[in-house]
Amino acid sequence: MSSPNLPAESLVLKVAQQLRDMLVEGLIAPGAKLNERELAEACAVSRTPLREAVRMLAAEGLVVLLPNRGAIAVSLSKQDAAHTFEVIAGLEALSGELAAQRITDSEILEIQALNLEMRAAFLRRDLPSYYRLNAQIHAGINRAARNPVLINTYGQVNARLQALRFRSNQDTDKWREALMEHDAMVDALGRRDGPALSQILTRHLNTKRDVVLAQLSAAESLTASETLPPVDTPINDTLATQVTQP
Amino acid sequence: MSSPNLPAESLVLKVAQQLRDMLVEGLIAPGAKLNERELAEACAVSRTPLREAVRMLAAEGLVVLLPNRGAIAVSLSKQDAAHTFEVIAGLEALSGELAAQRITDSEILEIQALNLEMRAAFLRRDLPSYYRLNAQIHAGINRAARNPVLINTYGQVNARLQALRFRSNQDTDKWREALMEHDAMVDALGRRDGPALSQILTRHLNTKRDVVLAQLSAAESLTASETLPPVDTPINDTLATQVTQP
DNA sequence: ATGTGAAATTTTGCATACAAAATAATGTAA
DNA sequence: TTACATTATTTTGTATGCAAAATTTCACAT
Repeated sequence: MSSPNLPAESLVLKVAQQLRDMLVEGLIAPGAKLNERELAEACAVSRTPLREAVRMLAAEGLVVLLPNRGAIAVSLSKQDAAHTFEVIAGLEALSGELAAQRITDSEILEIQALNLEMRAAFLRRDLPSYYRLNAQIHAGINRAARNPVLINTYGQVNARLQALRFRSNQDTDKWREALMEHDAMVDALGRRDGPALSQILTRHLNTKRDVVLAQLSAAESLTASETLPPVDTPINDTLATQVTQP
Repeated sequence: MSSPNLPAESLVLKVAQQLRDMLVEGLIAPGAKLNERELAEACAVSRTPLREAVRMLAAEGLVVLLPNRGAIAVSLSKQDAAHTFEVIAGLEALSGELAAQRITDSEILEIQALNLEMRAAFLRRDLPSYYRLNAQIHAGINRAARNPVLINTYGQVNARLQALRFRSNQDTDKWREALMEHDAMVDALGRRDGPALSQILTRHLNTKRDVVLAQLSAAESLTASETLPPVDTPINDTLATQVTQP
């Protein structure tokens, strides 16, 4: 028997991972309320481990606890998103700096290959593949930084951004810009030029931030015009922007 | 009555803060087991909220969950500490970059004042004041970065380092070096020179890292010689790293 | 209709109860 | 004594129960 028994995994951790997936995949929408009974049933556990999992996600910043009112999925305001991108940019800059010093030749080749695949996905306008490959490239750089603490911190902060689900078609010019930045990235990595890579990553994240903020603005004005009167937002500005259907 | 009723605060959050303090203050030593019944009693709550609090601290990386065996206070290996310092350095570099752009004149004056106070504490060899002022200076820079996400992330990562309790007397030369770095920091901040400040902060954190790692080595060889046979270290090297990951 | 307020329902928060696992204790054989 | 097996105790993990708070429902008055 090759795969022995992985029931060693705590139930709470499994539930936490399930919820994390739901949040990041958008299955639980930003701002949506987390009903304990419902979720416990959905995860086939009692409320106790579910609550513990929710508390963990709260510590990770994926949900917000409302005293005596349970938890809601985090919903970043534009400002929150901007702040988060700033931190991500800093972490990626560090990642680039370190990766340039520590990456192996074969890892460089792998990332170069991924970059070409991503370019192909762009030509086909294959958005899912593009996003997947993009994530793989950044993960590859992070991995090459050889710093598990950095990877964890990055993962935690990035998860909040992922929960925004900003995967609509982007402006083609911006997209092209991103591709050029990726080329520059891979190039700097190939030369093991840490400062250059760091700088490109920061610029790249700024581009991404602009795209996402623009999309948030677009989405915001959309929902505002076609659904509800201006003064409405159920949850306060800084906490939750959209409370849509789960 | 100025502070009427803050019982709105969830019990879990209060307990979490208590535990956090205990861990950071060293009241619970690194690697020590967290006994649920004991702690619940100490905090005067039942096991349920206590467990939820412990799960939150696990997500923060302050404790490590051992399946079916409860939780232990995180105990960073030297490698873990080095990795953590790398991340802190990156976050402070970002903080410096942003603070230089956004800090107000009065905030600069305040930090300059704190720096002088710290120098005074050094002359008096007043270690507690020195540490307090040092922390205040860094907190001031972080605050001036005007990024709550950065502050939270920094706080979370830094808490793990604080739990190391590396507050013994340091080497006087290294100390002097740190002071000079602080002067350079305040100077760069006064000129609002982001890149310079960023660079100084990185160097400063590297210095700090070296000091702490040296102390860890010293402590390690000490305990090794005066207590137990070589193969002992309470918590394994690789284990102490964070567990939860998206 | 629209707003208001009281009762009913749901949901959360905390405590307790019980089963499974781990740890400690005890006894027995080498 | 030491090693090992077996039992007892503790500790953890999960489920359930119950009170307080929040939400919804609904009757009623405007």
